[in-house]
Amino acid sequence: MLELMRNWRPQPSTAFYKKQPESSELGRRIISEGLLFMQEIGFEAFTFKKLADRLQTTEASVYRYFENKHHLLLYYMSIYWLWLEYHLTFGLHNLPEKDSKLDKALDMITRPDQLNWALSDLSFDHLLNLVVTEWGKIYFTSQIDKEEQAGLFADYKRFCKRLSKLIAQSHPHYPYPNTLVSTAMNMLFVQRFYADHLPSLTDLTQNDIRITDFIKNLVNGALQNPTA
Amino acid sequence: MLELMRNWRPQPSTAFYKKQPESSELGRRIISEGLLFMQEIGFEAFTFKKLADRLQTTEASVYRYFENKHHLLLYYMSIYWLWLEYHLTFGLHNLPEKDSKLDKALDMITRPDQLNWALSDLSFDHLLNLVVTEWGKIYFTSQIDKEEQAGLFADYKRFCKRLSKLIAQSHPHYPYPNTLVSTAMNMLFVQRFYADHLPSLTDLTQNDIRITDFIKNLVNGALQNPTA
DNA sequence: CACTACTAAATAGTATTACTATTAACTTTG
DNA sequence: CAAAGTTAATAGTAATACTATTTAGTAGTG
Repeated sequence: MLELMRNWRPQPSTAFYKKQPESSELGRRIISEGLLFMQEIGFEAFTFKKLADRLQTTEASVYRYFENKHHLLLYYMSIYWLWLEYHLTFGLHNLPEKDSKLDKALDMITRPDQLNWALSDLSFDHLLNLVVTEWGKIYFTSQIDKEEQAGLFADYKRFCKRLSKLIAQSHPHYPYPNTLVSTAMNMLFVQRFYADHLPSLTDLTQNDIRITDFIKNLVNGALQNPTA
Repeated sequence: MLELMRNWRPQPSTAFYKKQPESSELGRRIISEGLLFMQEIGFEAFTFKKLADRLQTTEASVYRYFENKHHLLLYYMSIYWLWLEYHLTFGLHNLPEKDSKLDKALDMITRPDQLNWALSDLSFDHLLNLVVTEWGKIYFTSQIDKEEQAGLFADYKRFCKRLSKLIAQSHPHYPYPNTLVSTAMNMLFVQRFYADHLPSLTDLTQNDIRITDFIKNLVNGALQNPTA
């Protein structure tokens, strides 16, 4: 099983790209340099022109791989979800019955730095940073309905569904498992963002491990408290 | 006091505009038509050129009033917060001691349609719709630090601070009042957005009144449950 | 080895967008 | 009514996002 994990890589669906970036040298450089660069200057300032300059290639060549920069960002998001889901699968497998799967899952999603990351050319720190910073631009666009149709949110939705099923199993009478899960997932990104940029809106600091305590208190509190 | 409420209008700070839009006919039309239009076609598609065409004026004239479309959106957000805060003040004033101020506040923020709205030229439905849809574009941009400096988030921050003080008063030992409030406020917009666009991520439907139940369960559950 | 088929990437654009500088017209007021 | 101030129109520019077309290289087949 360790062997299995060593060789696994997240494979985002073909919906995200025009041409498989793993299939050529340029494609792989677009992915790895693009991550650093987008994270560095921010999604709005990031353009394919600037990336091409940095890669010593041309704008048009980058457009061969991705329809636009938004799809590239979605591609990174997909890697994040696939990675998290993969680790969750292994983390919850063979868990001693007495342990709460939900608690273990909350541990894992709040401490992603503890997941072992072995993608030689991608930095997990940068990926997490990008996800936190650009989160809002992905899931709250006017294009959302079209993108949802194209299956660009499938990874995120599948991940959430998985967690809400854990809740439905352990607390079958709680009426809002999906709402609770998506609230918690959003919270993760928003609070990390606030810690960095609007600290007066949160009690947490950067990389504050108390976020695990906060989310467990929030989720377990909601599940134990009676609803109307 | 009723008289007082009748004449009050939200007055966003001068930080949002270059020239006071209330001061001229064109300015007022920019505000009222702009709201309808931006809500109609979405923030990305919205441009000052298109708005100018609709108003039978020119792009440059619109730029006289607002530095860019982002500031116009922030202006609308400010109106929303000012209105909500104003009503909260009156709603919590003279509340029978036995009632929980926090519960009353949660009622008010989840049922904004019950606030009485008397801005003749602005539609509250459109404003709420805009806030829900464009929320992510405002509070999660790369410009955030500069905008925070300019005081463009002051209204939102003041509103949150007000709620977290309610919590700190009633539950002085709860360690995350600010985090809990900003999580709840974000949740409001995100869940409304999901109900419209990604329904599998929520158990709520459009304008679902159960959002009040959900938030009360969430907040009260967190406050009653022990933290680490 | 030559011909074809296909892949990869470069050149050279275009349309749109966000925004500015300057000037003209109209109002107010002393 | 003339000066000062207000309002809005004209006419731009620079950057951005994206496309169409062409050239170079590579692999497979008879």
